[in-house]
Amino acid sequence: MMTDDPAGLLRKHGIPVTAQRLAVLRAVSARPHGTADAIAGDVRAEIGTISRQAVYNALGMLAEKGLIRRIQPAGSPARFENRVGDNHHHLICRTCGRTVDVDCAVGETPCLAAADDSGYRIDEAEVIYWGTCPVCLAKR
Amino acid sequence: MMTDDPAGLLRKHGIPVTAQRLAVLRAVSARPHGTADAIAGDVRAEIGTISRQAVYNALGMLAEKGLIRRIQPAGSPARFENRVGDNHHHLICRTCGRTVDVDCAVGETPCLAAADDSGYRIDEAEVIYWGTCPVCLAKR
DNA sequence: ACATTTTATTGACAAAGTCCATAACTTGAT
DNA sequence: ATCAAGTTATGGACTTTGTCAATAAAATGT
Repeated sequence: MMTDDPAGLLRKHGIPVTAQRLAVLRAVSARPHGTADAIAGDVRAEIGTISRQAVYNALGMLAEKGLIRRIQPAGSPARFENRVGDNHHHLICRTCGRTVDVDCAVGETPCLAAADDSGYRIDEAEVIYWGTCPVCLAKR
Repeated sequence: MMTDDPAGLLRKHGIPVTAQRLAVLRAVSARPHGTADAIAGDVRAEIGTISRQAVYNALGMLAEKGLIRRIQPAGSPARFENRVGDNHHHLICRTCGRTVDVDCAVGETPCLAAADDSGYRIDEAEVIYWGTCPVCLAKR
């Protein structure tokens, strides 16, 4: 069958399956760009209770294994999304924090080549566009 | 004369001149990419004492008026620099946090044009290159 | 089903920043 | 210079976001 199999997905990445991790993974998928706190809320609505630490553990583990991605915009707690592996970026409203995905403007691996790498070994280029969202624009 | 005139610079931007703001501005210039805490330390070494709130106020005001720039890398407190207006980016070591400037790879205003702006009015494109610095590379 | 290893829970703790009331200072007008 | 009005700094409490550490519980392989 073709239903997504979250448990198998975890096992495939060598992550032991727990109810908490499954619920966190599902919550991140259902609410892209959610904060740890929001995700904890969603998880509690689904499985009743989960400790804050378990949420952080699960998010950290999933991010480390590449199943989800952590983004940490200025002035905001960390956010998480399940869209990974396609090098997309984010567009964030300075007023309300609304966050949307943006495909890369420059091409496949856009800015991954810095003009001068100063001897660093670069593994990721993170791009955040800051601005004002349509809703907040209309409110002015 | 051509000595930089910080007080005049502040007045030019409509910012009342205070000893705290001058010292903060000087500290940011002297120590690019410093955290609020480090800047507070530098300022105390120079003028004896300053409250945490005054440091945050000054940094916020200076950033708002465009005299300094605030950058907020994931997993690090906010950092400040006085190099503004040239759309440069940052290269940060995942291991030790060392931060260096990088000129934009793509040109003048590089990624400022997102592929799809989703109705947002974009005012800044922030690019952070993540990697490992030469020092940390050598230590492995 | 069992032993071992990993994970979850709970509560204390830490870092970074904000809020608020009072005191001090800046500025512009006298 | 001086003074009033508005702004800024100070000090302390507080909030948010996240981590640490010890114990309890659950997952995995045999």
